Amino acid sequence: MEKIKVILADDHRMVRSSFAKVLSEEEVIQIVAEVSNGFELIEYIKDNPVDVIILDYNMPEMDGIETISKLRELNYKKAIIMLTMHSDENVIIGALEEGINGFLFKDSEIEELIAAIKIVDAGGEYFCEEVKNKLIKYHSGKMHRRYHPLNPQKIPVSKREIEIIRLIADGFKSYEIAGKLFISESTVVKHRKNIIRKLDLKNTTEVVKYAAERGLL
Amino acid sequence: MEKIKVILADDHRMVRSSFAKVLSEEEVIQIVAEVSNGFELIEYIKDNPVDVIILDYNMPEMDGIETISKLRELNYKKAIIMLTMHSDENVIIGALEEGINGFLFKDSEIEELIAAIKIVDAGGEYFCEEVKNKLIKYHSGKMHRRYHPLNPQKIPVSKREIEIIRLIADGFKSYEIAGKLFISESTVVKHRKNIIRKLDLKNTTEVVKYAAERGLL
DNA sequence: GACGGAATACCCCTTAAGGGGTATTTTTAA
DNA sequence: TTAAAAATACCCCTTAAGGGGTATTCCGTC
Repeated sequence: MEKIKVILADDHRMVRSSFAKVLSEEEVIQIVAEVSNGFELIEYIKDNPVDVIILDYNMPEMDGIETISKLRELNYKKAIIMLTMHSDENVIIGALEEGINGFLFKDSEIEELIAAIKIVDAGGEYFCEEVKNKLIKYHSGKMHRRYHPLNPQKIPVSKREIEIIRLIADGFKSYEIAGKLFISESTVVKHRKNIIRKLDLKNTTEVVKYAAERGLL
Repeated sequence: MEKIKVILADDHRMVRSSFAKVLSEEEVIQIVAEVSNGFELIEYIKDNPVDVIILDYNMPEMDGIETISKLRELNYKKAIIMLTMHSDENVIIGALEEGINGFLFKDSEIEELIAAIKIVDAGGEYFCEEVKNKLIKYHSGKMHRRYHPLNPQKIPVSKREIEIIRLIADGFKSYEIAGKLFISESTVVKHRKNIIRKLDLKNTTEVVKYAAERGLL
């Protein structure tokens, strides 16, 4: 029976080797290499077949996400598991967006990691509960956190003005927007000025940033 | 012992009343009302105390998310659970952003719903596994879907250009940016043009939108 | 060592954007 | 019902933005 070839990437030698030792005890897993950073990892997998990469997020120079990005850029198709100490939602989302296949925290049971290795090797995905809960947390109440910063107050722009803002963000000029909305150019120009004045901003580029931050686009 | 006052909002009478019946069998739960849409729901909770709202997403006129939005706007603080047939990631994210406290699918076990009601009533949150998995799916490989539409290619702007984009998004004029970066105005003007050309966009407002969408700001 | 991209800097030109008004009609909220 | 806010439309004016060039220096890659 073919063993699952696993490579470990972690900048702490002790962590790396102890993981390697424990995982090696598992019948179906074979640790083919241990590396301390993303560069070494990429060098290794260029020349040697590997089934599953286990990657720490915290690595010097090239972090875990950059490494995944680089690997996917090189059209690397095999499974990658992120195994990290503690990390915020942005790391999880970053890793997901780069196409990670599994994500676990180092304080999980080793059995969970072994299960995850088997699952991702078989083409599946594995994310621990804590990761899933952090994603929920990331999305929770985002709208209201953004919309009502301190005291609940609405964005002081009208519906029509939001419509105009969206078209401005799409790069349309005033006369183009006028054509789309069947109003005169001078009305659109007036709207632009009102929006800038109401939001107390400097110009429409800042308006677009403001709108993007509040999910208006 | 005080029972948990639950209101059901679902546009299908049969679904509504059968849920009500099953939930009523539970000792700690009391169904105080059944409504068929968001308007009725809001009218009811204005005058009557309720602990937990159970809301269907699919409702005529005002859907589930709009209803939550309206409730939160009215500063409604009690727990809301979304209970829906099948829904895509956008509904889940929309509900989360509006501050939902629980999300389950109608094909779950009734015991899970009862557990969820108790949890959210106690100030907690409950999301079924399928919801969590959909969130993972939502974020998976997004980067590569967006950034590498067909053939892998990075965002074709340099570090300096990103710096310029950020300052543009803050509403600064070319000569102001020049002052900040200790370069000439004409260089900044050149950068602006290069950015627009490279990204194949119409103007800087669209650049700001592009940048905001990709988290460059 | 040659090439290309990045960053720097300037020229020409046209036009959109924005600051300041005023005024009408429609819609919405008190 | 009455007043405020929104949406419509135009005037004046100045200046920033953007399209088109050209050119130098520096730096990393092949």
